[in-house]
Amino acid sequence: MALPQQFSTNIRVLVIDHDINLLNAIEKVCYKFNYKVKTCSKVSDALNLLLGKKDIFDLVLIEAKMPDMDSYGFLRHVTQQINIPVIMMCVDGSRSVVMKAIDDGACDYWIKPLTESLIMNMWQHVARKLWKENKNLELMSEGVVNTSMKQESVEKNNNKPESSTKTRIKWSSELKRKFISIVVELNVDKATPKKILARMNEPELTREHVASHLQKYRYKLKRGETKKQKKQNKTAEATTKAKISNESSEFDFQAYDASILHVVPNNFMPTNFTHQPNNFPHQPNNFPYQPNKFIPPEPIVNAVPIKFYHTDSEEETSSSASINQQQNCNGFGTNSIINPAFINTLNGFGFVYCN
DNA sequence: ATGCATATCT
DNA sequence: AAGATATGCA
Repeated sequence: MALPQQFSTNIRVLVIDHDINLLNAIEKVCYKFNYKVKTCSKVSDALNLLLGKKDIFDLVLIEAKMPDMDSYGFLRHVTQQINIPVIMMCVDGSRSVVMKAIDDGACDYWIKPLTESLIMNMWQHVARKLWKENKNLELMSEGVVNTSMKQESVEKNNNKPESSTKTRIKWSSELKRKFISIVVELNVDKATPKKILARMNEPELTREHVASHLQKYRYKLKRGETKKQKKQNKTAEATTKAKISNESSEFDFQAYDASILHVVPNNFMPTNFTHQPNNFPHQPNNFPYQPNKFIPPEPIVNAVPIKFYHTDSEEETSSSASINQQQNCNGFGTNSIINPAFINTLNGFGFVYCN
């Protein structure tokens, strides 16, 4: 029932946002908590990373409104096909938008401006996923003994000389990657076999091949959604039941899953960190990651609220000339800059950025 | 050309 | 037996 002993909070995070400044800010905070980070300003870049080597990221963080690709399509794909928890973030925190994100599989939704504690605690999503998987394993092993003796098949069984079969095509991970990136780019509903085939640029492939594969792909998506719906119905049912009977139910927790994640006592942090992902790609030169040295995050208690100024986006880069709105704020991520007069007071309170 | 159902293969 | 892929048809 517990988390695996080797669980590490040094998670590997992929962050996607068009705002370079925000990317930098998040990156810094991640370093502070010994998270491994890779940032992308384009969804397509992120997709390529995810479809490359497997098991590279534990968590994905993406801005809801990206210029180059539909974030929600990306969200659905990553959640259902790649099975990595995704957090969506946006200034728009309206109910419908948040709900859509959650409905599409987001494990959380962050309303900008962000706070450091959000990032500090995001490892919980990875932990929760692991916990669920462990639970499933336990349930399975409790059943039939023989089923647990499953052999882990390595993907390197390429010894087959496919000589005779001329029509049947093998969808290698390479091909799948290509296919998926195109479909996501095109939007699943708009993707059509012909279009996909054209972009695939694979002479071996026929339109029928692609059509068949597309059908399977959509089927899987659909199946994932119905599962999700059932789950939701169950939780809703249970919640109302609990309300009626005035009893607290385990489903209460699930129903508010996304909203209660941020409150965690620091002493809950796991103490074993044997997990050492050495194969992390694209490390920046100044990557400060130290696998054996874990620095527990500190609660933000000494943070002093600072004055925050919003500016027009066009003039954002020209220092603080165009201040048109002022408000108290202690977060980042809203294309804001800080009046230089206040920077000195920050004193190592490093999660705010300015131009 | 598509999408769906289902046959066929592994 | 189940999942992947091909084929038939509206």
